[in-house]
Amino acid sequence: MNSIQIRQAFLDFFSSKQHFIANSAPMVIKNDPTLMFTNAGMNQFKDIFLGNSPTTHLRVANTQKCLRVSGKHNDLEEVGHDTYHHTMFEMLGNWSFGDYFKKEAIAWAWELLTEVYGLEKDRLYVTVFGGDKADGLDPDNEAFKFWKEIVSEDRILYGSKKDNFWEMGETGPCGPCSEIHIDLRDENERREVAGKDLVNQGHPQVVEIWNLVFIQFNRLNSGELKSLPAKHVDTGMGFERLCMALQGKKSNYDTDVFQPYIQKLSEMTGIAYGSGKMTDVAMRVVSDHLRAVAFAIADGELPSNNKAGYVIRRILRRAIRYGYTFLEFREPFVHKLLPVMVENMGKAFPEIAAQQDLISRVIAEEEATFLRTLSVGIHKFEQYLAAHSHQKLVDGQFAFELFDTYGFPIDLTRLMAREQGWDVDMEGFAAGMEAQKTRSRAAASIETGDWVEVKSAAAETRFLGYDQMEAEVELIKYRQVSSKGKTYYQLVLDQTPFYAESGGQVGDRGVLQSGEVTIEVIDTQKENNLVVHIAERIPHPMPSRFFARVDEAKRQQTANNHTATHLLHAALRMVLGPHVQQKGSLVNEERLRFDFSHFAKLTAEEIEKVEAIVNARIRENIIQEEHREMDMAEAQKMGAMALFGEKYGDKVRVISFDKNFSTELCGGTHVHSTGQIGLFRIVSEGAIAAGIRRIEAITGAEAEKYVNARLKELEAVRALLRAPKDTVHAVEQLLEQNESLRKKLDAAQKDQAGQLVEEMAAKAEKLDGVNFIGQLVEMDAKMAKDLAYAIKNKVNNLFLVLGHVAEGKPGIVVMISENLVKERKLHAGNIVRSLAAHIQGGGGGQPFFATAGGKNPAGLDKVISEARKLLA
RNA sequence: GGGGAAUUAGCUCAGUUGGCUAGAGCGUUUGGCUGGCAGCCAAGAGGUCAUCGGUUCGAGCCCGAUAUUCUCCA
Repeated sequence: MNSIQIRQAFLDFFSSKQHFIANSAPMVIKNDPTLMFTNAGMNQFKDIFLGNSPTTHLRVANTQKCLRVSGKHNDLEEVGHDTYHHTMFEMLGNWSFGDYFKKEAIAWAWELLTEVYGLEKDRLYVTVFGGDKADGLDPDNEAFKFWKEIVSEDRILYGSKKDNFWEMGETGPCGPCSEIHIDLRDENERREVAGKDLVNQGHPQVVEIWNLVFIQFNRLNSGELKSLPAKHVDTGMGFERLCMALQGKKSNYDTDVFQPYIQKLSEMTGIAYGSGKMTDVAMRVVSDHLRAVAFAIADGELPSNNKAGYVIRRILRRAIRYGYTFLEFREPFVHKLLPVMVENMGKAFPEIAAQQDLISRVIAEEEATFLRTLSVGIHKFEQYLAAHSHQKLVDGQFAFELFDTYGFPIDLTRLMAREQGWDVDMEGFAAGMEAQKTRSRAAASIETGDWVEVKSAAAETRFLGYDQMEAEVELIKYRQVSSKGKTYYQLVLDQTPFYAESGGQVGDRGVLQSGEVTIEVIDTQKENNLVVHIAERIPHPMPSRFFARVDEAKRQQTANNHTATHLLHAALRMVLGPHVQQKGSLVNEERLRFDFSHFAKLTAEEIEKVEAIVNARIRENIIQEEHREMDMAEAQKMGAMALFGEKYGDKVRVISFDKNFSTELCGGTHVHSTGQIGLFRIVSEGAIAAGIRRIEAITGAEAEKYVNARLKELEAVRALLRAPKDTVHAVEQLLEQNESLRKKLDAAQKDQAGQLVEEMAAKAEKLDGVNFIGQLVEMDAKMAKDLAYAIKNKVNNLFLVLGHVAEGKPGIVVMISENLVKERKLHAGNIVRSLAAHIQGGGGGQPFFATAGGKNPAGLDKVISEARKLLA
């Protein structure tokens, strides 16, 4: 079976068992501070297990794209060096939400592995939970019983709490699990050591392939376990590993999941896979990382310099680094593997095929950027070697600077140093790294006080803001937060009209009133699904009931901009095409910012067209149509624009302005009818990354202000030009005239200066074979300097002293011909310094030219006479 | 969120305790030579040294702020 068939067989099998086949959730997670990427199949069902939301299907199965870059068993720097770790992988899983339990889960897992996939039964072992005294848990005899019905007893092993009891976190749903392991060793090896002795012993060929979790408890804060009324099944099977088992390979990278990339790399480099340790590692690294990066970009996460985007950049750069060092690539190459990926995964993951062009461009651009970074680093490194040629040791501080400031990887520094017979002070490097980490941690620390619980509340804050701007609310809890010397307070309410920042729309401001007491809310944010109102000051004592009022003007303008964003999105798709997809947005009361995929600069005509469409829609005064609780499927039927893969089971809110024009999934606040927006103007358009463009625009009063300011500006220009018929032409003429006048003036000035130079040169006195000129002139320092240089070109054997005054400030310029400097050991700098004493000033310069400035113009005569004495 | 850096000609970059009327290569223009592969030679144009402010006799260089970009850490 090839990997495509293996994946499909899994889905078909559970479909035949009445499972709903869900889409893979996005690999990139938004709005969860604890998790940046989906790292397990169950992530998207977390709320169902927690009891926060109901499920629409009792049985679900899917393949889930996952990303792991850190954790106890998965350090990014290790991936590729062995044959089984990955950053991005697929997790096959089936779930029961309060429906079937251990019996079916076990029976179906066995049926799929042995009958559908045809794995040899005598290579399989299963483990069940062996009980735990501290938790007062008995062994999972139930699971044992069901297993015994299908496999011989000597293949069932009891496992520890560490291996066979699964918990989501410190608290929450948990339960025993049962794992299926497979022994993939040769016959010989199997005869020597029994497979059952190697289960869970870290042997690379005796591995777990499927974990069946039986969620039957809830762990409380006290540590106590409580039985759950509804029991769930949560299973996970690593797809890449399954392929290895089914295809009889010794390594995940030998399966057809990875081989196509490796073969392509081999073809590109002329290096056979298996011909060298490090070239093999590099090929594994590149093929693994390509998959991770491509999926992340498809989910809208671009390589960038912070957070999730930075993780993606690091992964991609690691791939480039290995390619650069071990495969000798000097040009962007990773993106060239993308067509291979589309061929292999495009069907199961349509987002990859649909966005191939974008992904390829983004990767290629990032590759080019990084190769530039590398060449800058190499340059710096070479400069360092040249400057420190005596020591043969690269200072740790410098190695760290290369890494920290120029992004130059430390292993490349070591490699290049070794090639020159140098060493790198790694301790110094580590010390720099440690100092950096300490600094960051100190800066990141925020002190949060304990929550003051005012009233107990079960559910999350109810949001009223779609319908009202004011409400009676009750305080649930509040606390003080300090960071960097600033103190503020967070307040949680039972219900609120305040919109918390999300989906690009900023949070509401407003006030909370209780009698005479007013709390000013300066922002509203979401923290772990908790709506927190932020205030700089709170009263003592704290009232428990408030009348909440949102700042309506700000909200109104924000709504203008948010609705305009939707209209803009739709208009862009009309004008540019359906490849336009939202890649980010920001909406506040002043303006809107919209990032979208598109490959070229918008022409002036395109921008005009987009603006015209949006403004026409505004004038049509289209009434908002809102569906607050809609199923995903229904929303899609309506043609709602959304990124690939929303979370399964979510009810979504759909906003449309003319169903045939703009229909989007959106939680934000909008105008009731588009006429409120008034006017829409695009103020800037530009690129922010390869294939991504950004438009900034304004609406309503802001747009009016903008247009008026422009008109006023134009009027002012016209008035200055005496209101010509054709303003542009008039300005062009003016510029032409100006240019020709400037040239004439230049010539005239040169002429004049030439005359002055002639005059001055004529005043030269022969003193001891030297042409001495000492003159007082009315000009500023810049002109005197120019004059001195001009005279120097005219007169040889020159010793020139100019005393100049401008705006009451005296200065001295001394110029001496180079031959005199040499022959007579004269130094203009020293001379000017002594002369400057007469005008109460100071100065200096080079041997042939120097300047000084002072306070006493009356001393200039003395300066000239003293200068003459120097030659006499 | 915090640290470090960069910004000089159309492009890639030099510019050394502040002394500079700011340079190189590539590109470009003009002229000449030349049967070709990055042709050769000569001459020229092209810079508010990111912006604003400060220190100084003098700032591309030092100091402060701003903007943009890069980079590391969280």
